[in-house]
Amino acid sequence: MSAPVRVRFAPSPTGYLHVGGARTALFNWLYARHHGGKFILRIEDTDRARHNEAAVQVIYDGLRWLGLDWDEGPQAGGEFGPYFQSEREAIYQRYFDQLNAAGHLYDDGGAWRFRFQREVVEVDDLICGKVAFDFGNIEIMPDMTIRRPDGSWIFHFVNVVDDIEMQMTHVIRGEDHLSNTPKHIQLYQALGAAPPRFGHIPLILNKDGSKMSKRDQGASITSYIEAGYAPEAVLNYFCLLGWSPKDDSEILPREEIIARFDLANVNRKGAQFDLAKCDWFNSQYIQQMPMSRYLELVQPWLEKAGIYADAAALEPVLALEKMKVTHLREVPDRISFFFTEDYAFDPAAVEKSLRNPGTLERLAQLSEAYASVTPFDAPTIEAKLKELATTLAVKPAEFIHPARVAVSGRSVGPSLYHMLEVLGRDRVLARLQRTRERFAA
RNA sequence: GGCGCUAUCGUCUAGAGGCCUAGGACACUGCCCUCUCAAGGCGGGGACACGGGUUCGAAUCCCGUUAGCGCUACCA
Repeated sequence: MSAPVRVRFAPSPTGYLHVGGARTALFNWLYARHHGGKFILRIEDTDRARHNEAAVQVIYDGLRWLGLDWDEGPQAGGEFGPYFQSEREAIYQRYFDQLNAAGHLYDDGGAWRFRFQREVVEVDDLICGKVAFDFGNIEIMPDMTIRRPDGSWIFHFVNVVDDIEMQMTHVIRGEDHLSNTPKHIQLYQALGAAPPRFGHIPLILNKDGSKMSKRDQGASITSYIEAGYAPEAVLNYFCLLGWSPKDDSEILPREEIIARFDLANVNRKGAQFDLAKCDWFNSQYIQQMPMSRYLELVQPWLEKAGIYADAAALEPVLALEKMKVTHLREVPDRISFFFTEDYAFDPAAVEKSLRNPGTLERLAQLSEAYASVTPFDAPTIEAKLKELATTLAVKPAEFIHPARVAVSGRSVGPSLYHMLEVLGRDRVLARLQRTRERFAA
């Protein structure tokens, strides 16, 4: 029986969480959850200049938003801490001394270099397979600096030391580290430690195949939060970048992804990022999620827009447009006219539907018919409108379009009859009345 | 330059020698449904980078070329 799985996500606090990083965290998390192991968060802030609370907070926020909970790390504790590299100085010094005592290091103008064994090192990667690297030529594989003249540490060294100290069993990281791996393996060997298993996952590229940079759309996890994505949708989309369940399913619940995830079916090819497909996942998730979850996700957006209403008032309104929403941030604008009598009239809609001769008369006729219709529900309202149209020998559209603009101020919106039902008779009649007065001149 | 990884529709992918006249999804597009906008339904166009092998047979195996990406830091 092999040791329980221990994997980690080890970001540098740069002030934002990149999709590539988030996807690396996700695959590590999935691997841990699938195997019942531990997922550890370690902050690689050796460069103290870049360390600051806000930058670290962005990482916490991004991971939590995606639902990637860590078993050990900052704010979670654990027996292998501290989990900030900036607080592990004594440990690094100890390993440095060990390496130095064994003759693996030499001083090179104040910087300390690790002397490689001049041999072939094979990496047996869980995703890429066996890859051999030849350290035979010192000219093309120079020894590696692990400590700067000012005493600060180089990534390769502290990364390996921490992985040893924290007893990582697997290192799942971006493919950009594949070429670094043989160097790390040499470090493990010099330190007398057994290397973990490695798995290098393909990189996430831009829409045009170039490397995704900070500025690119969709590059930062914060941008998903701010654009109104549902985390479950984004998580699902990210999983499918480089991993496939191997059948045609795409919308996969988190639990099923955990159950089916395996490094063996992670691709080796870099995946280009397609925000349009991410949008599709989002709209699918919104469409299918229960109203309670939808309400929860939409609430912050409503508050931001100054729309306050209790769930009982909100739910029927939200239900009208739920299947049309792509980004949660659209919601307030779609439903704002339900919560104020001072809704704005779209000039183009007014021009198109309220200015025609006889239109206001139609609204009056509709008001009269609706004053007594019972019950005031969609089917009955619809039947009544059609009956009225038939009686007056005009097309239903002669009522429908003006009525839509009259009660909502716009030409685009929910199904008219359902919208009227949710608005309720009193508000409908009042809105029709006011619209007639307003546009009477 | 050296070393490494990769190479199926525009994109994400299925495909582990015959099931492939290459399947699904997004995007695009035609039609249907329809009170608007969506959603949904039914269609359409669209790919095995190229060249050599191996084999009765290759998208699938091998070699080469080309292209993309990564590493080659006293960045992480």
